[in-house]
Amino acid sequence: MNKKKPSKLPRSFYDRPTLEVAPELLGKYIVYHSPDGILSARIVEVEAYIGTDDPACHASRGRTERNSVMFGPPGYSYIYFIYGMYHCLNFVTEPEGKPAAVLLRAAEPVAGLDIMQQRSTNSNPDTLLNGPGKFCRAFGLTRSENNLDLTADRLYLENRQENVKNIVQTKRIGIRTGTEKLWRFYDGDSPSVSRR
DNA sequence: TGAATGATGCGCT
DNA sequence: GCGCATCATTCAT
Repeated sequence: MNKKKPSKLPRSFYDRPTLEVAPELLGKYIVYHSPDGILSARIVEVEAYIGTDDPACHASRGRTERNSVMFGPPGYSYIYFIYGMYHCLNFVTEPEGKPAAVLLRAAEPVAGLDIMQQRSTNSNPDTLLNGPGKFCRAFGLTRSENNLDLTADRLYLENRQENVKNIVQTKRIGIRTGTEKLWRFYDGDSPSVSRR
């Protein structure tokens, strides 16, 4: 055992201003111990949703049963169901009481590619995870995986340092309000970004 | 190559 | 009932 496994990102990583956390998530590896095997992917695109003043944030109209995880402590998964057929995965940020999260929009497959492909009609690794709905479908994440502790063993991010040379910051995608905020970050060198 | 659209279920007004 | 942090397909340019 001379090779050390990367440790998990600690809760303190998530317990910071969301706009600090979001760009640092690029290049990090997400690991999911799924029922079918271990899945891993390199994060290449995220969006920030921050607080009650952000009209695009689910928490902007107050706390409800659906968005309650965002009001809780940082370092938990927030997964919601949308458009009748898709799920989206977020990482809860900021201290308890301040609702905020980072949406995982796209990633590159690292481990468990065959398992991901079984859940999709698409076999191209570059476009298997290049969208929030596609990512959750390939990973098999649903509301059952909502509110998971990201410092536990089932779903977590690896604490490894990787420099992303070309971070692009743009407007968020797929929303009607709050579009003026430049809260989307992606790796400009990745082939798996959802949209340029 | 971009715009329009249907699929489809649920949370919230 | 309406609208939604989407995606794949269809149709127009």
